[in-house]
Amino acid sequence: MGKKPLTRRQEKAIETKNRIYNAAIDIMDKKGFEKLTIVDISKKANVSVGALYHYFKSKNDILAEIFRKADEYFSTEVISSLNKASVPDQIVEYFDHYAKFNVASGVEMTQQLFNPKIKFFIKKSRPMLTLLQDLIRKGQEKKEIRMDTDPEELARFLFVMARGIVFEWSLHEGRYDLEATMHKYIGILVSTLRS
Amino acid sequence: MGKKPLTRRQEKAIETKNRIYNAAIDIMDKKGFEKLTIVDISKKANVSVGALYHYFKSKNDILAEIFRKADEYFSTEVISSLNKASVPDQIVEYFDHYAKFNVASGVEMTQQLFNPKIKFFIKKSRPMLTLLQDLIRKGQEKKEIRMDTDPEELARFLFVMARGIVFEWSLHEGRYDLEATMHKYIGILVSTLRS
Amino acid sequence: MGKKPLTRRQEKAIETKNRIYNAAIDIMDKKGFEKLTIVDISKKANVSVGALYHYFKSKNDILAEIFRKADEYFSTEVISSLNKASVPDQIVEYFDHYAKFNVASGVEMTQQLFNPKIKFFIKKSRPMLTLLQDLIRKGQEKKEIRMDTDPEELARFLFVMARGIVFEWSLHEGRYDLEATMHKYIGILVSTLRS
Amino acid sequence: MGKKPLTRRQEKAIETKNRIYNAAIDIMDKKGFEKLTIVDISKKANVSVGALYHYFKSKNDILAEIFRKADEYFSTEVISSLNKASVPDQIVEYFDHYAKFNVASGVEMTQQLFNPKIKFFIKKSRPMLTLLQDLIRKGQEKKEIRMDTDPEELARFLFVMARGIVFEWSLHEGRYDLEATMHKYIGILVSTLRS
DNA sequence: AATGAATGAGACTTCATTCAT
DNA sequence: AATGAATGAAGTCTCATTCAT
Repeated sequence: MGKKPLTRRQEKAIETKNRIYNAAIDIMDKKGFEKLTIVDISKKANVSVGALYHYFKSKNDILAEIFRKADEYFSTEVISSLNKASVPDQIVEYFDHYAKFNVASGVEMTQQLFNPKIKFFIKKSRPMLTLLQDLIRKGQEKKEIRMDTDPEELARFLFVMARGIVFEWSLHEGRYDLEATMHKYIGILVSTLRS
Repeated sequence: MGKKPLTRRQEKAIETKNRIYNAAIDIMDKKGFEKLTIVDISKKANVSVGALYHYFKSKNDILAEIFRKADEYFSTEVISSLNKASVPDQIVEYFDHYAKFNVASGVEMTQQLFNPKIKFFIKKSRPMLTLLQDLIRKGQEKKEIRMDTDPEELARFLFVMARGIVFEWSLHEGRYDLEATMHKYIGILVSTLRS
Repeated sequence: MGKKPLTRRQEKAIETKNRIYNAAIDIMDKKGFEKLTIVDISKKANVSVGALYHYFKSKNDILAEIFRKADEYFSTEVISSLNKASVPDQIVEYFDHYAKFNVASGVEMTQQLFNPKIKFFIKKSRPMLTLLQDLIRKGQEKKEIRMDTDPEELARFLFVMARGIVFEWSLHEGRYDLEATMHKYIGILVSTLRS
Repeated sequence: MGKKPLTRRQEKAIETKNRIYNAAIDIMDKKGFEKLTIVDISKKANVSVGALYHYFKSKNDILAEIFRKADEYFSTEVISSLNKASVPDQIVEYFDHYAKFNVASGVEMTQQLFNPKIKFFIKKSRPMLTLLQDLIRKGQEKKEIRMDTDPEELARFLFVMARGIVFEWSLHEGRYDLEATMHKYIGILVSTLRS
């Protein structure tokens, strides 16, 4: 789209920023949010502390980037892979993805989403929520979903439940199969919604 | 039962311990778990740091006490106040109490329960869970609840959902009516369970 | 000797003081000098902190008592049990007792004797040293010990060596047989001294 | 061998580390091991506490460095200066160095070596001990030392004695001539060993 | 663009000692 | 004579951030 090609220097800068980012992800996943320190990140990324502050203006800035990317990844991923015929089935499928995404993110990472400190970053659920609302609206139009509640509320209801399920799982340190549990519980919930 | 009355000194000691405890609650509620420090607690309680350690083995010990008391309060409160005739209605009532309890605890306090660092203390939900299981079992015996799932799993399911609801509420800083939302959502879920 | 019999109160006081003393010994032996705290001592002795300070005016006061008693015990013990015929053999025997005494005191207790902080208490070796000097003097009179060095210096020499041996042993946490090693090493040294 | 010259920054960093190290030595020497605190060290070195932890992992790490350097110094020093013809004389010479080394280190510093807390660091004597063993072995080969005991045991024996001598000296606050005493006492001991 | 030395406030915890009861 | 609640200074260590080079 007419973007100028990057100079070698710019490329290297981006690569450095990514290296920092990945190091942060890695540490957070392995040692948890509380243990995530600037010095550790820079060591792992093979970058000086100063350089790190060159790319991110604060520790929070790194975290924000992490959540932003995670969200982006999830949205694009799911949108392109709902295959089932009926909308209720697609909803279940949607949450299958949601579970899979959390498993892939790792328990530690997931736990962070339940950290009140992180609240700030949870604008994140917005696009995911919208997506689900659209799905429900379509289901109501096709008369596959009951119509006594509006899509916004139903979507929120489902999401709230899903988050409860994930929280429970993270509490148990991911020792059981989140995807199976999610599938089952959401299945029950969705059955309530059929018209 | 023949207990000796406390000396004035003993009374004062208990009062001091309570003062420390209340100071901790207060700070946690106002500034959140992460900001809860030993020095702040002792200042607020008007005691020396040493006194604090005289009464509590460690910072964690204070937290454990907080959660223990909260749990105790909730359990006794609820047990004595389920009035509805049918078990499904009692279950809804049970979660009405759960919502009310969280509202009473305050948003901040509630948020703390979703802090992964607190995981350790969430043995706490155990008695509450047991209580719910007993309720469901009774409902199955009375044929008011469907029998294709065992009480343990049903209880867990409901609890997971309730926690999701509370988390959502805490995320929104308690700006809407938790009790109403809880009542409605749990109502939907319980309707799934009737036989 | 005309001493008045103790009143029951005085007896109890002495017994309490001993209980404190024994508790201190016990803790020092099990957990080491650094871990010896006033609160622990009072707990173990079943006495209040205040009472402890009634009997001893400071923590150091307790320590001084410990070393004083140890010294007293050793002196009287050894004096009455040197049985060998020749003086060189008696010297070896003397250090057998010294070794046995240290073993009985426990490694931890023994290590304390090498703590610079304790220096103050090491007036303790005085009577033990005198005893040894007397022994050597007797040996020189009986022409069993060479006479080119005076008793004071010889005694000091032997004592220095013995202390080295004990230190080595305490360094190794008492994992080998101090009595055997002492016997052997002192034997070698004493052989140097025979005339 | 082609090492790059240090930048001014690197030089300054090394100087800072040395300043911390020297401050620690100094305090230890003047006030003793027990009084050696992190805050005092940083004040004396004119650096922040943080800087201290930038260069040393922990307080123990500083101590370890002190003992390591002392050991290193002693080993290299002695190795290159044993001039006597006969091995027994070289052994005496060896301990002359040992005495001189302790005198140079200062009484306080030396006392620390007898602190049980330091035990951990007394792997330190290892190379010194090995050196002595080699010496004795050579003496046995040359038939200058008696062969009824193995070098390891003889070396240990001598060392134990030497340590006793040093301890005695440190107890007396270095008020007499350690080098003379060591020379004399070790002389006596070595005479026992000649074949 | 990059380094990493340096800061320093602030966290938790320990413990000998005092003193009102 | 006895209690034990209360003190508070002192200790070690952590870590986000800054800035001279």
